[in-house]
Amino acid sequence: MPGPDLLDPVSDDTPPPTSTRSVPEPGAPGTETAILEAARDLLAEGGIGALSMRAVGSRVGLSATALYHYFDNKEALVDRVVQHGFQRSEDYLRRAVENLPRGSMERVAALGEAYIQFALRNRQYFKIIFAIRPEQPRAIRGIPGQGGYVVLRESVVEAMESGAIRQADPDVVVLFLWSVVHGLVTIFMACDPAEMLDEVGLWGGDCGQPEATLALFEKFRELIRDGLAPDRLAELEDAI
Amino acid sequence: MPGPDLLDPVSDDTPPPTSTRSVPEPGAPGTETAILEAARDLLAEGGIGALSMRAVGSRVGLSATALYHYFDNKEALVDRVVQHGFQRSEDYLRRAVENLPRGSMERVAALGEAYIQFALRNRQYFKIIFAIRPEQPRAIRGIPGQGGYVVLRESVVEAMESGAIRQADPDVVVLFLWSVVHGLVTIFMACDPAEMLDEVGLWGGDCGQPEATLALFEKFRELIRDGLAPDRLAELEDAI
DNA sequence: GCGTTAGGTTTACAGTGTTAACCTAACAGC
DNA sequence: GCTGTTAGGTTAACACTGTAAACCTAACGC
Repeated sequence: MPGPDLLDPVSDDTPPPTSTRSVPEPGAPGTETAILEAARDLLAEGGIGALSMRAVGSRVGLSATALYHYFDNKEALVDRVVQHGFQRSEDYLRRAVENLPRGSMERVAALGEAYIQFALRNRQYFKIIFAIRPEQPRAIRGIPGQGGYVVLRESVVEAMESGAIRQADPDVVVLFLWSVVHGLVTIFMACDPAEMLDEVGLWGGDCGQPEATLALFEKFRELIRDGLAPDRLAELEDAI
Repeated sequence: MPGPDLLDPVSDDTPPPTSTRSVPEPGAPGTETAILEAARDLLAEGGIGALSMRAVGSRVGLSATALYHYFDNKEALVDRVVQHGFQRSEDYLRRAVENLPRGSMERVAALGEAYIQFALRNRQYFKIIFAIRPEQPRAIRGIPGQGGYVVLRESVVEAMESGAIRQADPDVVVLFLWSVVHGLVTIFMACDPAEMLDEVGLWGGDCGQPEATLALFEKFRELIRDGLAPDRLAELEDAI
């Protein structure tokens, strides 16, 4: 848990101590966004459990039922918060690679690392985005930019064109890479990583969870690049 | 959503219509397991939202507060259900590969496929196992067998020994493979796969989500085996 | 002036997990 | 045999939750 990160333009889990907002006059134009911001802050501060209609209302200076004039129900409000989280993650990824050469494998890898970092630094956002919904899964379409999908896809296509990664269906590759980093992060959010990593030998005493997760991802990069098949290329070169 | 699957020894989401269990006499020896079974059934039938203390109590013929004589709180009860889910998933994986040759890549791949199938067929179990917890992540240690981890690890080690997959830290490889399938499944549980897969071209009209997810995994297998790096081996052979 | 509407309020309902107080039958010790 | 003690129950109650219903009020169009 390092101090304030200068490289991190968007950091949510410990937001600045937001003074209790309030919408003074009835029908003020910014009421809806004030509600959304209050919900956002409550989420970041206390997690999903802290996001209740009454809490949001009281923080914004309204009764809980007044919120129903702006949102159909709690789910609709949460959906908007999630939508914001998607946008935020997309921004995060975009900034993480803006100075990296297009078409490089390095850029693709940096996106993976940024995804992990976003998830670990904005845990509450990440959790609510991928929270288990009671019924239907959340629809992605309609979300502006569809999160980091397009960002990653762009970099993958460029890397294919430049020959940095092999020719394949870009969407399959994107989903593959997304699965790897998403799976890594969600596994470690569900199960105590210390317990797993001291077996792996990566949990060297006093290194925190973010470091360990990133270190593991570093090891994954090799596998992603070269695959699991035996290294026949090295064999062939040795034979020559 | 195919009919009853003969190959599927454990299927949870649509359990047989369980008659309302009850623990007749006070202090009956099976009360605790009756509670756990009731909780299990409620979870499978109606998801996490259906699992309330009062519902469990009434199904088992007790008041909600009586459950507190067997479990400290709801979380403790859920933990036991989760523990059972872990065991169940381990059994599922074990059976899925019991007839497959040890040391083969095929066996490792079958474990991935089985993981996906378990998740899709036992959605409620899978969801509650990896549900976002408010505070600390769930500890894995103490769970007998630690889920499928040891099963997969065993197969990976054997595949390394037989030369089917390259030499590497087995725990890193296991976490990598686990991440891939776990990420794939959780992404598709959170986001509507139809929306993503019609872009990918895998969502061909009337094929269901399980089929599409497995089809995508099939495509992943290639990447897992050969990696993303350009196929220099083919180049080399072509050059010769 | 009057109806309509947006944006509020308070009240209330049906849930939730959980605690406190109480009851009851079984068992151990003297 | 009487007396704790304890395990396993009960009901009532508390503090929450999302949300619906009824009501109020100021602004606006006609």
